[in-house]
Amino acid sequence: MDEPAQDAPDDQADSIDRWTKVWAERRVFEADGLVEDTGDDRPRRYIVTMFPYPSGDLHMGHAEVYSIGDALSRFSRLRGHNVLQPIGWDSFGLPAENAALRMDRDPREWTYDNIEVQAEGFRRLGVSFDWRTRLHTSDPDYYRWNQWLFLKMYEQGVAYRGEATVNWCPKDNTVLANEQVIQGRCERCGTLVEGRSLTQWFFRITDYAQRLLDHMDHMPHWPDDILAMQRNWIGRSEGASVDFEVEGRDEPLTVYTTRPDTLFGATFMVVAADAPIAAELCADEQRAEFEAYQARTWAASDIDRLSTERAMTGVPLGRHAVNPVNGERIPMYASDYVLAGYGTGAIMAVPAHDQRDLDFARAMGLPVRTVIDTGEPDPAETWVATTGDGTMISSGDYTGMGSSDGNEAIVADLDARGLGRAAVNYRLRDWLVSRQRYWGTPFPIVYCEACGEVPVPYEDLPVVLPTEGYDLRASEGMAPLDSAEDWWRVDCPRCGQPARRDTDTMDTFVDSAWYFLRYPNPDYVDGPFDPRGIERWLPVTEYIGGKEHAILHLMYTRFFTMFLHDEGMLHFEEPFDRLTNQGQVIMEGAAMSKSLGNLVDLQDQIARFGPDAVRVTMLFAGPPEDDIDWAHVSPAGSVKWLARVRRVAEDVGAASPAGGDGHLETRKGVHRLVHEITELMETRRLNVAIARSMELTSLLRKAVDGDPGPADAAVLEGAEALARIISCFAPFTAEDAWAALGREASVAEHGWPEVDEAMLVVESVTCVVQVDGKVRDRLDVPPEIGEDELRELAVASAGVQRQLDGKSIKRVVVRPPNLVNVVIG
RNA sequence: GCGCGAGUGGCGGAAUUGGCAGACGCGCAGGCUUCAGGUGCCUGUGUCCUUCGAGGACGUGAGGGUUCAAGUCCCUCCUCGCGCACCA
Repeated sequence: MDEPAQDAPDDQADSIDRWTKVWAERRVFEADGLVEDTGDDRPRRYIVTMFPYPSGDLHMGHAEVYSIGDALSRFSRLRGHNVLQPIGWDSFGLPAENAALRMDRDPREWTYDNIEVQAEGFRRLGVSFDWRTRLHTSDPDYYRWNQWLFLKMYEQGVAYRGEATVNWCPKDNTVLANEQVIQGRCERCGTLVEGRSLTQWFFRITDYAQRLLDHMDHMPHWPDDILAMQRNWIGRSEGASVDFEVEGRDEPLTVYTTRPDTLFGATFMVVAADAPIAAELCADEQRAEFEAYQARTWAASDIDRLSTERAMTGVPLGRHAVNPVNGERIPMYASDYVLAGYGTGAIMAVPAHDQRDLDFARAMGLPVRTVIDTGEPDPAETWVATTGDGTMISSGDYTGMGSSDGNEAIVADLDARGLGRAAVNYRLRDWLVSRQRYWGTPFPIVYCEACGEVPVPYEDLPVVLPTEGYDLRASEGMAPLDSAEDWWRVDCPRCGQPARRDTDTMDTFVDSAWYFLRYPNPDYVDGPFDPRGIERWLPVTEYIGGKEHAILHLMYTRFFTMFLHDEGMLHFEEPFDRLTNQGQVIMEGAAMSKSLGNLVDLQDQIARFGPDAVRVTMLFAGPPEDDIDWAHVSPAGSVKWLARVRRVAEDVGAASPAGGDGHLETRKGVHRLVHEITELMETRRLNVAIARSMELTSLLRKAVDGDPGPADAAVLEGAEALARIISCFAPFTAEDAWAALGREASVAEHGWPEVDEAMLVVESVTCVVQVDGKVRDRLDVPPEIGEDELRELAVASAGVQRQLDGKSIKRVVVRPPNLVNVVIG
């Protein structure tokens, strides 16, 4: 009975092999009816954890997120739901190419080797995936549907080709989406990003901006911070478009402003130096100066952008515009402080009421005219712009109006004259999907001299990546596929003349924008996803993953879902009912990294403590969304608890069980805890659920060692309940315990413990007796005690009498049966 | 600068319809078991006072307020974290 703890690594390995085999043989974790109706009427739950990128073996972060997803899946399954927990790999991407270059290997070898390593890692972690869903985005059978979806978007005008200044990473030799530029640097390699003009494929996500925004008002199960980040990213603002006539140009120049009330203070205009309009507007005598400035902007804009206190620079364009409200001629400038990609790439500058404009005016010696009285000192004297609302001054007929009335009046008048209109603007820009990489989905487009841009016919998909004849070391400005001449040289699908394939590949965020739709039938050949699977499982019940995908990935999935809904392919417009963001696993307050030398190796942790203890440690450390500092938690403590669970099960299993309901107090304790744990699991407070499971373990230990001893029906019931419960967190230990209790595998097939409501009834509760809000006594009272009776008992209690000391009672607040507060004042 | 979130023992964290602050665990201290222990078990552990009583004071970032009662609600402020950052 007093066997030492059996938690040596050898036993863990045995346990892992034994149970993973049993689970696979018995198909314990396969959902019932992936696409067919099998008559299973259990409610269905589709619990998806963001699929991994196969960068190597699984790391601590994977262990955390899959521990959470698996706990929720296993709990849901035990509660009688038909659960689908899928797995796949996000297996296209740049690291495979970098690794391939480094090791002189084929990127697919590196990728698929890593996938096998990770799959084995998941098996050893005991994650309850339904492996029939397994997909890899780098399989032609998967990415052909990227191409198919691209063609659908192309037909709808949602995919289009456009010339644009793009973010160019000179080290990775590729274009980056805005979202992949962090502080002016490449997200992957940290190199400073340059501007460059290329023709690229875009998805028109901006058409969906308002819808993306509107839906968020009705997404209660998404975290607030994620919603806020997405709103911020979409960046909606309300204002007006105002047309400025430009001398010597037929077309007026339209600017966007959120402050039409400041129009009388516009003393000059500025266009983005890197916008095409700047070059067009530039007068001949200014051209040399302008082009020098433009070149500087091109090369250095992002470096400068990083410095906070940088001098304002710009060049005059040698041209004037006319202010539509007062007919005033104002000079035009080009500067890098105006962004080409936002609004129209041109602004009206109101130096008095915008700090950037004021700084520019000061640098260029331009006039400052104050037109809003905010009660603050005059910007023309302080060089501090007054940016708030106020009363309009020096503004013609509008003088005396408040900012908001003035806004409306000016916009209405401009509108009537055809010179302006109310407008909404978004910060969100179209999604640039072209990448000059090899390891991605080829665009199904062919360029023909006669026919131009020609889509590859659906029946010719997939356009498969060449496996040879390409050079990853593409020279500057060339995509790797440009080197695969045998591959890109094709006949035009329309006219049959020699033509050339698009040699770019798709952003890998395209792959992950819809993968969760394909899981129910990853082998489906009649479309990107099986409508029967969609009908049965989608939308996703719960989506779990890191906050680093708060904007990009989640916005793209939402956009794809809306597009597919509009195409009549989906019956819903939002992909994920509930979103959970887990925190990071950190070390001594810092993110783990090779350079800091604080990397904790998952395999090493598993070898030392076992997969269950690692999982329990992750979940017990705190709420799922909090970061876990591995230096502050104790896997050894988890090992200890799991050994206690195992010993209790062994001790109970070794005793011959007695009949009947068993020891009443034990039974009540068990049912009270099971009841609590059930609620905690349902509200996802996994760390507290584990705390209560530890209490249940202690309760059983005491019962086994004292009254009523191990051979009691209530103790057996409790031990079985404990095994079922911990199968959510520590599946291997749970199976060992279940087996020790003499039960048939698998514990995961035996459901969640039932709670007998009768066991939750208590015959006495502790009533807190306060005097002036301070606890002075405690009374054991029947739960149904009446107010008057409780008041009397409380006032008569020793604690109250001691405080009373001759003073009179002002008032008694009675909240039966939990609390009495005697106010003596 | 704008937006979001958080401040509770030596540590991770419980307690969110206002009602016993510190559950559970780590760490630490003492004891028992053991040939031994980086094992197991038991006990204690917010701070301070104490006449050691089943006593008392204080205590959830700071200050104020509402209330019989505030970690929880309201106001002001401080600190930290995260996100976006020339968005006109």
